[in-house]
Amino acid sequence: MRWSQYFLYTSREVPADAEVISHQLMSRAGMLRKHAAGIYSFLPFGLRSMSKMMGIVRRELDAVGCQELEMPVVQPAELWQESKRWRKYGKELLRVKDRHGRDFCLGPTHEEVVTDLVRRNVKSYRQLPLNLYQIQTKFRDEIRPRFGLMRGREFMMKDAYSFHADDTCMDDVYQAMHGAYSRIVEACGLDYIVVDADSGTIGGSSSHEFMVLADTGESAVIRCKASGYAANVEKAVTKLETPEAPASDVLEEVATPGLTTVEQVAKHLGVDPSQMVKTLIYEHDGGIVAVAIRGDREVNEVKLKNVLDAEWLRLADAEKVSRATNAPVGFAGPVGLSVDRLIADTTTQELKNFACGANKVDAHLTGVNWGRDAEVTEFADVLMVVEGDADVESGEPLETFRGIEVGHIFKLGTSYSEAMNCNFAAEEGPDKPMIMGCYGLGIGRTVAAAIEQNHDKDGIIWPLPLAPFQVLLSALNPAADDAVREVAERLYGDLETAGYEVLYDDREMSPGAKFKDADLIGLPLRVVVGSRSLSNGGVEFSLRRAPQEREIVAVGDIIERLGRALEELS
RNA sequence: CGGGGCGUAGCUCAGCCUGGUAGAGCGCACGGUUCGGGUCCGUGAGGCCGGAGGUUCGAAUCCUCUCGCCCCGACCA
Repeated sequence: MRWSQYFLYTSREVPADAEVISHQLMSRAGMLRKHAAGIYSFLPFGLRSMSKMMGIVRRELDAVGCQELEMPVVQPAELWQESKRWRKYGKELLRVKDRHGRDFCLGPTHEEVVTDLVRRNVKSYRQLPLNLYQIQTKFRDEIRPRFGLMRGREFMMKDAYSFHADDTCMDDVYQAMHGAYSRIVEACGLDYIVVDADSGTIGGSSSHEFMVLADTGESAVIRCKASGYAANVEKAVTKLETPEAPASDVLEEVATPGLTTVEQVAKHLGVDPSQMVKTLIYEHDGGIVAVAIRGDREVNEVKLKNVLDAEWLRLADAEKVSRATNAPVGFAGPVGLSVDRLIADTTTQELKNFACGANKVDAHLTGVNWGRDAEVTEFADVLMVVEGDADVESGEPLETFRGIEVGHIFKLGTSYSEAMNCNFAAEEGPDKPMIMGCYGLGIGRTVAAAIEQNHDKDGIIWPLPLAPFQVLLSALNPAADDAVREVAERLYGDLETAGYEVLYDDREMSPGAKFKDADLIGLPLRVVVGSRSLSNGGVEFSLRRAPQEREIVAVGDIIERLGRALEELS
């Protein structure tokens, strides 16, 4: 491709709305343009790396037996009503009506459609397993799109869905997909970890996220080096030491005028916050619920939502709190509450003689004990794990990292197949619902993550597999220097003929500007033709990742030299 | 949706406080100059100052309302 004719316009200015480095560089390097919040065009240069990414995905998925298909972006409401997600998915599902007033949505994911496809044609265990995937634009009306491609509303995703006759088969395919995902992420040259994850609105029993480590990542990841345990913070577990119990087991009310925070009350009572139980009042689609948790700890609302099997969850407003506790916000406690359920975190189960709010203004209780003083509906793990907590297995302190979630795989079980009657004739006995798995991977997000991990102050440093072109051929002052122009033109033809992906910078610009652009767009291999290089006996060759190490290579040897460099980079 | 911020040339921004002929740099076009790390000089095109109301002799500037965008939180590939 001749740059002088190419739709590739770089910029030295950082767009005002680009916060993260990948977004800044992709914008400056002319890969994409924004049209609205979370909605982008991919320009030719950017699309090339997306295509590379898609190629890697296809290669690895096809290798583990997946079959590609293409499902509709616009999906009928009926399917979503059948799975009950028309109601459950919430506002993220962009709903539209056609001219007849029929309801449709823009597909954020395709469990319903693929299940509908499979149930029509697959009737027997003999036809299973099956693993279908597509690479397609998804639309999710995110509350807050941000960080360029990291969280778009319209975005390119690879989504795969597997169907099985039994759990063993499900597990095998899950492992195969785990392997394929690992190879994909590795092929992109990314530093990543796989973590236990919450399965969110997609549902299901087990799931793992592929996290690319990056400070700009939106997800917090917990990891233990010793045991190899790794989990999304939403899912992470720990084991806490139970603090020593205060001596008195007498239930007493203590005046705490004006003291509403745990720290204030603990200080006043002369106990540690960990010896207190704080009580938070939540409301959700199933009613009002109180959550008791150790005073020094925070509630993990994702865990809580799962325990409650809630569609939505939020802290109750002041009015609901005072109705539940008969007191203003700040004095809630587990004793004598009027709520639908009282969930206590498991780390409070062993607490004895603890202190807590009295459900009365300016008062707290001491010497409180479960059973005698308060009935808990259920003890459950709703604890937010923090850095330094002990790993359950090794006891070593857990570390936290920031990560970009580029892929997420789920064991779905039979929730969709049951809701949508996707059954098969088993080898023996009655028909059964198929067991399903699903596997998502963000194409644009992975490309963005690759840039987050591979850049320097001058621009992108493309990992070879994702590079829009392999080689940048740059002619310095081609209009003024006939020899330069002739060599560069001939070389461009030769490289194309030899099968290299070449971007030929034949623009009439000053050499300095060309070098700046070359660094910015970050193609792995660079060949510079200039009067100086020619007088030194050839053209100049260098790698983007090591810009200082330039070699002069005879024109006749450059193809061989490029071939060797490609070998080394692969 | 809650909290914060911003909308002025294609891009990055000044001007607004204190109302009075709409600016700079980059980019673009043309001419010259330079030619291995964003050369330099000159000329030029390019604006409904996000939109709508209001105050005023007069509004980019003050007031009200709207729309859009960005950041922090709840959602997720």
